[in-house]
Amino acid sequence: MTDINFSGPAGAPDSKGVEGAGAHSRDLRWDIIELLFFAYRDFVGDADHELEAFGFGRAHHRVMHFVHRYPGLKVADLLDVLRITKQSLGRVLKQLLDEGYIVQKTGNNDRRQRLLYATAKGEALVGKLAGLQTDRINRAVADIDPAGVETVRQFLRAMIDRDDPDKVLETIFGSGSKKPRE
Amino acid sequence: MTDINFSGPAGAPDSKGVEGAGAHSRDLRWDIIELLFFAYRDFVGDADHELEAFGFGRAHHRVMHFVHRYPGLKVADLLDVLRITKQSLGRVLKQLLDEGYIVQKTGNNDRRQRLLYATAKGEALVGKLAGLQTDRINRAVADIDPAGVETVRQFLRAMIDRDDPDKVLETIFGSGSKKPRE
DNA sequence: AAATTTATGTCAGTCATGTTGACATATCTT
DNA sequence: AAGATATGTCAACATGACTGACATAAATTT
Repeated sequence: MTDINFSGPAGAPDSKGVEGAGAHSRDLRWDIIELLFFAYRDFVGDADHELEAFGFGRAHHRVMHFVHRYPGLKVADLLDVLRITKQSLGRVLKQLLDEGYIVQKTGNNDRRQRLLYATAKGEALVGKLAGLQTDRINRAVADIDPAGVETVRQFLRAMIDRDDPDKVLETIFGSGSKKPRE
Repeated sequence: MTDINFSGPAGAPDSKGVEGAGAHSRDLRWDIIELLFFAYRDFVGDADHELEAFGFGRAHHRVMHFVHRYPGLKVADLLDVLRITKQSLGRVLKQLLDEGYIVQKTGNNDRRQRLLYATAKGEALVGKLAGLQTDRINRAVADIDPAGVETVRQFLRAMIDRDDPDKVLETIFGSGSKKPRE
């Protein structure tokens, strides 16, 4: 008969969790873990809602995003970035090609390669989605000064694995350092 | 010998995209959009890897996390937080109950309710996963001073929708203000 | 030139996790 | 007693992952 209807037990989240903890509490960062969950949920939710109107899903968005941002991306590079199998990519890529959001061009150095480019139609879609997400980001940084925004960028960059970077990550972090320590 | 055509076209990402853009460029925040994608991918990747050993997926992790953090959570509240259907929750919750990671207790005010609690076994799992993610967060904030970390928290909080908050979000943001502005 | 490797595409089947719709049961509210 | 609410469950389906096998064209190696 524990009454507890939610209000009592946990209550307000603490920055460095301790709970009834005995030995190995280690100051887990529950608050940031949770904030990341909610922030990302709502962040991708912006795009998800709009994508429905096009009959597309998140997978299509991710492909469109990276093809737009890195024109001439090879299929193999895209597989590395998205970390999915070619069979999985194949389905969404085929749809995007068929419906004219992306075009392929044969590589000139290596004619086996299919370099990917967004069409005007594709640019429009990806721009619209980025606009929604940009609105949210702008709202979020409205009360943060430029140095603070740079701190946020630094945090996000430092959250990313840097061992075994794909081509896109090499571009984001100047391709010099592959060391996981900073 | 992949001779990387990749380098030419897009080149380094810019903080405020302009591209060949004509009219409506609006300073989209491509850089932060992309950093969020990679940061979250690697962040959840930590847990994903560990979960495989238990035969669980992300869905199980999310349930365990919130049940642990908010002991006595009602099934209905959990559905609100996760934003999934009861049928979808039912499957993973049943597994977690059957395998002894979570227990249910009948509400004493309302005996229809099933209040959820993590068992010691459940605490151990969720703590292990939070440990992995905490390690990543600690690495990420190692070069950021306390004020900067607070800025990161502020950013993440401000990224979250505050209209229509569920019970958990009401707890996170003191339940007073439902205004989307802070 | 022939053999092998690489880049890409595709068929077939499976799994995890989400969905809708319908319905059952216990319990609380009116 | 009747209705609403909290939960659970059955069945069917969609999306987006997965593995494994195989096909083709083009580059590379022998």
